[in-house]
Amino acid sequence: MNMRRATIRDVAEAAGVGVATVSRVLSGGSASPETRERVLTIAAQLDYRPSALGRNLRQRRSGGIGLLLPDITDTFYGRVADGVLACARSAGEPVILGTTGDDPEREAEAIGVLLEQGVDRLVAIPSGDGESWAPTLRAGLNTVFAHRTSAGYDDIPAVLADDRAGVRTALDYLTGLGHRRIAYLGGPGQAQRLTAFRQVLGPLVDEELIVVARGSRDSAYAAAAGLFQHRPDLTAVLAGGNLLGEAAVLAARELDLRLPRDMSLIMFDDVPWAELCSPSLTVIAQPAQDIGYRAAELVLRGGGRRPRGVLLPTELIVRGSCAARGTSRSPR
Amino acid sequence: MNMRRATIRDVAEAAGVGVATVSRVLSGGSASPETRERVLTIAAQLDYRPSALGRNLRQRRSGGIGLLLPDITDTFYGRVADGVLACARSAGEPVILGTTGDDPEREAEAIGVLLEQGVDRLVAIPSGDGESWAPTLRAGLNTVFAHRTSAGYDDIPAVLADDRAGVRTALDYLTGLGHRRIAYLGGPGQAQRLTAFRQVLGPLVDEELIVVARGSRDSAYAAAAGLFQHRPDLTAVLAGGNLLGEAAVLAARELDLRLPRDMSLIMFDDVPWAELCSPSLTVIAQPAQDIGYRAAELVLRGGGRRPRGVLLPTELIVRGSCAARGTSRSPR
DNA sequence: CCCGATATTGGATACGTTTTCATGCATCTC
DNA sequence: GAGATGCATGAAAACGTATCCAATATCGGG
Repeated sequence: MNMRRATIRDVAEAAGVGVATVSRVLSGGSASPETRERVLTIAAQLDYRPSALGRNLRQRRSGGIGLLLPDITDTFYGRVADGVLACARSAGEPVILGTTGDDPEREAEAIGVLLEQGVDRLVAIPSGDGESWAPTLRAGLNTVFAHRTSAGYDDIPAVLADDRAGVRTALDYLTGLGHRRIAYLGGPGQAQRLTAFRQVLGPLVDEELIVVARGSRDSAYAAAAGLFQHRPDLTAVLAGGNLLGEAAVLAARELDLRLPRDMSLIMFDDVPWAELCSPSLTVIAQPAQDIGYRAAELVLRGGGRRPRGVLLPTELIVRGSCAARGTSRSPR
Repeated sequence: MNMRRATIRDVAEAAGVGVATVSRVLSGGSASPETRERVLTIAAQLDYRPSALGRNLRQRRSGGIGLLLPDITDTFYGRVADGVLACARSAGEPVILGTTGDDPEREAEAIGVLLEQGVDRLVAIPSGDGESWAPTLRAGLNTVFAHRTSAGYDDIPAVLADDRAGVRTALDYLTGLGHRRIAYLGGPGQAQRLTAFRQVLGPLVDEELIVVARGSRDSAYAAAAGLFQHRPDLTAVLAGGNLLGEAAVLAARELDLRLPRDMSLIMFDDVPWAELCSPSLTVIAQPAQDIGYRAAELVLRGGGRRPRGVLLPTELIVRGSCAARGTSRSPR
């Protein structure tokens, strides 16, 4: 019952060496072959596992990487998290997860917890815009942004999907189908996509067809329904995330708009249910898991030369939710 | 730039008291009102945040709660995680997340990381059956199981949905609709549901209609497709999870079985896309978030009298994927 | 007025590790 | 052979905190 975990001291005594030597052997330092083997044998025998507590205090930083994202319930973020976890696991590092709900205040609070914990490496999908990240970075937190970046912090490496190209592809596809009145249904923190949307569409852009919801499902639904009712003349919608896409489908169904006859829909991010939906949804797939993995990789490499970031490709997956603007929409 | 974090020592000196006093004040120990106020003022002034590193080492345990689940990509587990996070956040505790992929080996590995980290409180959706948890518990890890339990560890508190009642409700509904050949499509770690299925169905049970997949999407799809092809006489399916339900819908569609005309389907767990599917899916909703929250609560309360666990109610949400066994199934 | 009880306080210690530094020893160079 | 060089090693010093313990101050009762 008195199974106290073996400490480095126990190992040292049992092996007849100093604790320093044990530490060196286990951290890959230099030691004579025979000493090394003896220490390793004894350590295995005692089932010794170095305590992260002691090490962390000594090094004044907790190993492990912090992960901050808006909502773990969202499949997309879930996949990003999965990527981070995969990378961290292969490095043997723990991951401390916090959610922000896209609220800068909650975000700051979560960062506080991480700092208190001594975490010095962070992968974050930032919600706060502008100033809110300054204190964090000043505190020496090694940060990598994922999926989106925060305005004014271009010196922080970021792993992003190529939103610009994704939007362009989607819009090219829609305009190629003859659509002219194309709406954008966006969420928080999508400045990148929004400006791309405006740029690509150029003179065709109609500001009234751009709606930005907050993070919640309700808000997304309200935005979609409002948009569809207010502008029944639109013929296509680009939804900037799976939550928005879901809302669009529900709102369309509620308003008795048939996809794709009455309205074409392209959704950002490929989620499993996109295929289950009927019609199945045409999407811009983003490599969510890769985003997480690469971000974790970047933050683990850490000290070295920081590349400015990574831009991962998106892919248009054509399914059944878009049609040519042939049949004029029923006037309801 | 030389912004070293203030330590308890700095606060003590600035306030003209001993470090012990500062520690006491901040942990709610006894102190004279004026000392208390002075210390608090100085602490706030220096923006002092006690280092978890020091505290953890001193107390030989990392605060924070470990969370182990099969797959953060699965919406259901995502919601459980969300519940845990919500509770942990209100307690100011960090959450260390690990995924097991329903693989006992990976699970053991993840537990190893947690132990090394000094984590002593764990919320887990266990994959390992039987023996694999023994070493963990012997190591003094304060554990609460969530969503399912591990065979032979009935003394570990568990927060579960009332699978038995859920299965009964679903089967009552299906048999009430006239179904007799009802299949069960299960996943790993669902012994509870499976035995309930057998028990409730009693003499009607047909072992050939019981199929258990492994955790992956592929495996689930294969199981569903195999089942549907092998036994075209079945008229209803109970899917023991949203992944299985997804697989069932896809396989049915692939085999040109129309829901609910050719086959009725009830899925465990209410996910957002259940409503988007067409037909929308009749489900047994489980309070995923509550499960996580309650489990975290339990593990945080910890030391006190351990209740044997919590059983949360499930709810049948009738949508459009079940029909009376009127029209005989088309023979294909 | 004295004594015991209680409340408040600060010094010291230990938690388990990594890392610096000095020491001893062997080998190498001239 | 003497000095220089290199390597393996262990003692010791942090890292920042919580807690034990003794010491002091305060108070009430006899």
